[in-house]
Amino acid sequence: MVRPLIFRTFHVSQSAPATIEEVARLAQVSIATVSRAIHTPEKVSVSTRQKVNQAIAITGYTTNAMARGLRLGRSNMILVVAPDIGDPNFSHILAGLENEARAHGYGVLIGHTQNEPLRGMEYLKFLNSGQAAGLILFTGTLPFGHQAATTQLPPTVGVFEPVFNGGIPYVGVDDLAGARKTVDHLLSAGHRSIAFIGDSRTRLAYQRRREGYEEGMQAAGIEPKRRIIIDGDGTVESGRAAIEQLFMRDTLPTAFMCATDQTAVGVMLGLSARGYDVPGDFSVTGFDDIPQASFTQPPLTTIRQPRSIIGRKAMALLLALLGGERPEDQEILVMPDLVVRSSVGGPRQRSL
Amino acid sequence: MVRPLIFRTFHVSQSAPATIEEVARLAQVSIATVSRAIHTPEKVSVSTRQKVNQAIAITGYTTNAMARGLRLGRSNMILVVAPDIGDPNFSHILAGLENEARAHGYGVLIGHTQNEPLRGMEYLKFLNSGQAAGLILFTGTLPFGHQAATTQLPPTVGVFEPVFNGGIPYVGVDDLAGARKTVDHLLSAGHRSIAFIGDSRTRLAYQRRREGYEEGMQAAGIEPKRRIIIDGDGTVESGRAAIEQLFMRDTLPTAFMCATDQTAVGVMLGLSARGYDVPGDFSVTGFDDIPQASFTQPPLTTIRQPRSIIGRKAMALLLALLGGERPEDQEILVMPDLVVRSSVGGPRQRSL
DNA sequence: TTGTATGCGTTATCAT
DNA sequence: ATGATAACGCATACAA
Repeated sequence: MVRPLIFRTFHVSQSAPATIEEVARLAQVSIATVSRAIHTPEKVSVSTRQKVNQAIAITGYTTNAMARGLRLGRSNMILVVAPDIGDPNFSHILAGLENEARAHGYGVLIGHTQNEPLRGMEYLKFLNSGQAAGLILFTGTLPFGHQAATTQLPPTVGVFEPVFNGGIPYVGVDDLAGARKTVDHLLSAGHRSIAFIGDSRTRLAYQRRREGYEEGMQAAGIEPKRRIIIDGDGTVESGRAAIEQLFMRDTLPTAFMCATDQTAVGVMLGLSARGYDVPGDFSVTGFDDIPQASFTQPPLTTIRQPRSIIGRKAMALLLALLGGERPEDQEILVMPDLVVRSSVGGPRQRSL
Repeated sequence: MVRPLIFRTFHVSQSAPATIEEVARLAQVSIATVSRAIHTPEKVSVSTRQKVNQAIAITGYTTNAMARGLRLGRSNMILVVAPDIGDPNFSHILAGLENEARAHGYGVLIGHTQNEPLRGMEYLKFLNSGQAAGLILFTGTLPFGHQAATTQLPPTVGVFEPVFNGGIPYVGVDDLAGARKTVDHLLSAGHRSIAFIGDSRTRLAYQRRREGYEEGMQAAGIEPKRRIIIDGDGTVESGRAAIEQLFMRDTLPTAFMCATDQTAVGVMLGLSARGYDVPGDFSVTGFDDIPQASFTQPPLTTIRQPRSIIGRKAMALLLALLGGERPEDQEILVMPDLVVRSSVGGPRQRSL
């Protein structure tokens, strides 16, 4: 059966959206009363309130956000800046941010910089033009180049990754504690020679994970010289490269503790390319629990980021800042859980 | 060691952003002249233009977008609505959209609905409040529930996936042609029994891919009853489920042509769980070329979505619509390429 | 409880 | 080439 399509009728001139004035006329009150009926209904008599609501329903009136913003001197939008919105962690964080924002009448705007300073500058202009009331930074470094120091930023909070050099309040996971859980897990599986893959001079989060690794090794009484630390930038490729680098050495670890899941994927790829089995020959752990982590071969043991909670709390903090509050904590750290899958086994003695 | 945090100094009153008036005062001209110097510099004498530019530089003036929008009766923001911004295709499409928009002075706003009609309604309100001049839909179905029929939508274009029932202009890949390329590739590898995984009654894009499959099978002279078509929703899980379903039957195909890469991942997972080798025992193809496709075991042969081009063209179309143009083409289809990796081999006779 | 009037920062029209 | 000014839609101080 062919169903008839419903076509929207196109008026040659789009009927302009209703203004507060039309509502007022229809309800036979002044525009001031309409405005009050919307924002402070308790200041309006029940009968007029009803008239106004009816008129609003009929006209389909919605407050013009630009006029409102202009009058109030602020917008109801929050800008979220991320270098790469394709980041597998991003979408759930964003969901948390959005939910919290929406609950308080704010909208969320997303900007992605692709790590290009020029892009960052555009968003800085955007902020300065008053179109956003606050800023969420999903990036370890300020994306605005030098300008940031000069310009007044609106209330800002970092999320997921501490902002490297900005003194900006931050909501994220307790990286150190998470890393500690991981290394302890590896240790208790019997590993003594564990490499940390993915330290970084520019990513504070990775540094903290590395610190957790060192703390755990220390506590297990493993001397510093038996620790292996390889740099990386959190990508799959960096994990693969780390394997290449490590296999040039004489002594290999029995386990690879990676700064991120993506790095772990790279490590497993590199291992598999050399014919090794995980966890038979080597154990591997990640950090973040990205969606892919449960689909890898074998599924990855990792630390789960409580993403939506982080998003929620970050937005709550920003909203508090916006409300003039001055929260005492500069960092809100959420405790993460270890999710054990099957990429960790006991250490195995190998002849290479 | 406890490191001292660096605190930004907070001025009690943030210095308000400069207005056009301050610029005018500094440049010793009227605000009208400043506005002209910015928007129609050719109408201003060279000397005053210089004075104005200097004043702008000193004050750090940026046009207040809300005031401008109010005056002009339109905003310079485009709303992009997607059900899931975690979609691996989304970020590059978005980059294309953004680049094109930015080049024309527009900003991009992202809304994600998570498939909840309530969320869609929020964005509808947002549109009605005049905060966005146009709309890009990254979704196969109108996300606004019934309201969409009632309300006036701003100029709108669908991207990546045709909008199912809306008569909305669309920019995307030529799904049928892409599918045809895939099935022809499989055919020329010797396969005759090919299953199509991931047809859908509600996703137009998948239907078109299925049509391409049928067209190719037809052209190869393979009778309809030898075709196998399994429904799906494009997810990893649906691919896995399809395998379970197919292995209940007596006759198995030698190749699985999947409607999406994610489906293909699920299929390969299912196959591998049953101990089969790809492409030794079965061949598998995908569609989209998501980042993960080159990391699967084996790397996936698939159709590459020219994502940023699609984004660019979609935004260009929307901008044209905004400019009052009425383009003749309701669909702009971009031709995709087959990227051959190693998930396809010759058909193998098996005893189950 | 309700109405009048002002101004938010811009752009565009109309003078000059 | 430049300036004065009205209007965009709204929220609120002040009057009534």
